[in-house]
Amino acid sequence: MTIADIAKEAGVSKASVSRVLSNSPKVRPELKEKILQIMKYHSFVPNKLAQGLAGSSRNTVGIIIEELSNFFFIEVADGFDRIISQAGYSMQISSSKWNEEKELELVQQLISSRVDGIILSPVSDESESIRLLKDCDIPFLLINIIPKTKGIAYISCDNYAGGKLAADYFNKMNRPLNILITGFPHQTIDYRVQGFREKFSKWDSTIHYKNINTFEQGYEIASVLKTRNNLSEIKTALFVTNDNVAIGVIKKLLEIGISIPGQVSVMGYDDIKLSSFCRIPLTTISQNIKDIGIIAAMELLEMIHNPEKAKPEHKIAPRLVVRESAVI
Amino acid sequence: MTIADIAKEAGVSKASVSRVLSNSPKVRPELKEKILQIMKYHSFVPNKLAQGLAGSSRNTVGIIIEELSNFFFIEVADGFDRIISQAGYSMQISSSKWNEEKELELVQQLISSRVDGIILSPVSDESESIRLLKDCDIPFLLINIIPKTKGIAYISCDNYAGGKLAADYFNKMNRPLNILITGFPHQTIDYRVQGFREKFSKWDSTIHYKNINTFEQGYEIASVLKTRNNLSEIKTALFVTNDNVAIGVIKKLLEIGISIPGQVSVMGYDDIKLSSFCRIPLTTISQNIKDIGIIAAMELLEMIHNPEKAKPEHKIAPRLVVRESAVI
DNA sequence: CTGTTAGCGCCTTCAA
DNA sequence: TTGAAGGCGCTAACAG
Repeated sequence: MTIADIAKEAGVSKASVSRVLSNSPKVRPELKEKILQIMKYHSFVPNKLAQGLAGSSRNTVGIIIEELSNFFFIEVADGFDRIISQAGYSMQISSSKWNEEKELELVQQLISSRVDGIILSPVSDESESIRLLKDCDIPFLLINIIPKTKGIAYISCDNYAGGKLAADYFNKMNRPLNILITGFPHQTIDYRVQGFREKFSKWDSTIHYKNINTFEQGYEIASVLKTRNNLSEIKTALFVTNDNVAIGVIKKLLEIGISIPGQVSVMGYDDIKLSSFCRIPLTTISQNIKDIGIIAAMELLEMIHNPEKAKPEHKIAPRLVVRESAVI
Repeated sequence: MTIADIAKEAGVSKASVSRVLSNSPKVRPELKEKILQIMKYHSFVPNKLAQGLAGSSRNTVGIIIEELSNFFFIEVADGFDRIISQAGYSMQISSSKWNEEKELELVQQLISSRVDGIILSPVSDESESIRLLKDCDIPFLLINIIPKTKGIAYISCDNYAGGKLAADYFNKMNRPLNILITGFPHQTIDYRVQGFREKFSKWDSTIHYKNINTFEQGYEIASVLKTRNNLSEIKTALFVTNDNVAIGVIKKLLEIGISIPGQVSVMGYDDIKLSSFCRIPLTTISQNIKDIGIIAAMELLEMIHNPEKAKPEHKIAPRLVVRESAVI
């Protein structure tokens, strides 16, 4: 069933049908009514592909995140969706799974699907997908990263400052053993570590575990930590640069009888919702996640409606949130 | 940049270019190589809309869930994505926000975008969107619901049995005050309540709060409960038919000084990952969430490749999981 | 206000 | 193996 069919049935031309689809004012009300009737009768749905191909807006924006099962991204997406759908757009999410090729593929897909805008949380601060995005003229905005090249819209936490915030706190806690746990190599992590390193007085003796990416991996590393670093004997402070992982670590630590924050104190990063109501509420560096989604949505809408404006750049200040998992 | 452009540059016809795009064997290897080179040089990406319009598969499936910020759906989607992307498909998620009109709109969008398959977690067990789906010939599968009409593929927990499981446990706990908290009107909830009612000996005196849908609303209702039902004096058992909400309730209850499970015991439903590592690990009815996503993915793939087969119907048995929030 | 005519970018017979 | 031509369903001028 196409507009041709319903045009024939209404005894008019395809153009008129197309006009009522796009809600054009120049079509006689009664005719419009009749066409609407017929469309409803057949429960006709216009083909989005054809509409898109023929040049009209699809009223759709795409968002690519790095993983689904990380509450950080979900919260961002949720805040984003709230705004964007109020504005009459629909959003489609997909996940790159921290894989640059997959990311590129998804970006290509969105571009070639002619979405009206794209939000990308990139694996790297400089990549083929970002280059592609720059070359096509679809409005896009990067989140959770500061791009290498200039003139690209982004919104990111000031992770360098966040790392320093954490270091200050570690200096005050002043524990004999200090451990840093980081995840996938990513710009956000690099900055956090850099800020932390510069400000933390015991950096030289700090032990660093890398590539702990997921909640599950956090859960697993905890027992390794215990035996390898003798956690049950030495008072320790843990900086886990991602709440999701931190919560996994804490879970296991509790299960194997390590007290928190007494024996081991844990600081996270992100301040996902969960952090406030998990087993041991998490002391963490907050980056106002919901705001990121909301700001991203507003800026993207602005860019869609007003493509010539300068690309917005947001660097959001982090904030220390002290809860139970690490106290002074 | 279109296939016409690159055809011209290669000195061949569009047809040949199209053939290399679809990896057709009948194109001279060296020619193919040359075309590939040129495509790569211009980082050419074929237009998905046009491809779809012209009839080829998009290798995309859509999944519509009811809300983003509910871990249940995210876990399902994550399991689903894992399988589907291994099979070379990409997935796009969107959220109906418990709104039937929005759901219909999203379904129409997916249909008219010619996706290869659709997963829908419907707001209602009988709706315009389901009807639409039946009428078009795109493979689809419903999750988290048992459709009213027959011949529709679905995968759902046996919520009736789940409700009875909860009731058994409540009978054993035998508390003087019993409260039931449910969310949006939804078939899953109806069945859970029905099973619970039939088996619970104190159903008649059970107090029922409805329309508590989100984590936040659970958090808010908790203080109401305390004052209105005198929670701090009377030993109470709470059946919250959704873990997400239960966790919100527990959070607030703890904050206002109610001990769990001593004073108030709480039973949830779903067994989202979070339930095992939240403040007070949740006693709940488990429905093997990840499996739902995985089975859904496998069945959908099967339906895509083999459309004539009978529609699969999965009713997953629930399981009681006793943790700390409610003990006997 | 309404119909006609071209495309949008790609795939797919059908001939060559 | 390759090319030419038509069409997928819709929109967008351009005439009337």
